[in-house]
Amino acid sequence: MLDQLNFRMTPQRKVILEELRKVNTHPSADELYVMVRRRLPRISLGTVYRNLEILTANGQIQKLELGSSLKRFDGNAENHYHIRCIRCDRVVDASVDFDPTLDRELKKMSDFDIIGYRLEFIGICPACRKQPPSG
Amino acid sequence: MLDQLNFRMTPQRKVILEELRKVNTHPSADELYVMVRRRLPRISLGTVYRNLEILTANGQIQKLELGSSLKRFDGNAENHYHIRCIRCDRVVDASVDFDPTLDRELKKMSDFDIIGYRLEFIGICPACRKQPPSG
DNA sequence: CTAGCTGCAAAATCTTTGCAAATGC
DNA sequence: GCATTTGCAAAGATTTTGCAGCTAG
Repeated sequence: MLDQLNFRMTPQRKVILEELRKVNTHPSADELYVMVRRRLPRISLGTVYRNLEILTANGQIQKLELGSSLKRFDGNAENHYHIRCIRCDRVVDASVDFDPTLDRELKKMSDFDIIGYRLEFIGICPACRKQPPSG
Repeated sequence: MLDQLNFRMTPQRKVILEELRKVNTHPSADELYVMVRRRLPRISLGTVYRNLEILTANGQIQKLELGSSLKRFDGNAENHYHIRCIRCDRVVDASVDFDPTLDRELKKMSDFDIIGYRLEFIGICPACRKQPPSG
């Protein structure tokens, strides 16, 4: 169903992809919906969700399922890590390289076939650090 | 609000904690609700959610926000990794030690104050491996 | 042409919350 | 006694889906 071999480039899909690649803010579906509506005022949120799934299945973007209640999307489909601010929930790319030693750890786990791992750093962003501690 | 200094040990909270510690299946709130109802048939799902938050804030259990749509809970509050089966969504404890080299990586990230990280392994569990590939 | 896509709206899923009554300490 | 907790039910937040009409290739 999501193996999407023939897949059509509709204006909606094109704009969604363009807008997502324009930013590095890792927007949620709803945030992207707002961005895309500037160019396509009649688009529906359902279309945004459907296209994000399809683009993810096609490896053109990635879906980030980080430790917050909603999913975020990243126009950069390359493997890289993210840091999430525990106060404001902002997500930025981490500048560390993908760590090869982790792969060695993976080998130690025997009874599962390990496909990969998901690593997310948690921290406090510069902006939030300057604020008086929440409240 | 969730700093829970005075906190009361109600029968509901006690049973929730006991049932969660009894298993290593990392149940969701709803799964735990079913388990707990065997002993407390009148308990409400809201109470289960509220207690899971409080127990998490108290460090007695941990909330797992892994890459699936719902949150799971772990009666073992110690730091450890998890492996999630990408087919059946089962979550098991990973037998690798918590990797200290990751802490070195953390240091390289400058502009955030890094608090920690969340690492989850993704794989296919033995049971699912034996099945014909999903469908 | 026609399989795939869209907008719309309703539904599904998971979680939180307001409230009045109950209760642990 | 009284702050905390409970059950209930309604609301909230996010995501998915059925459907009839539309459209890219």
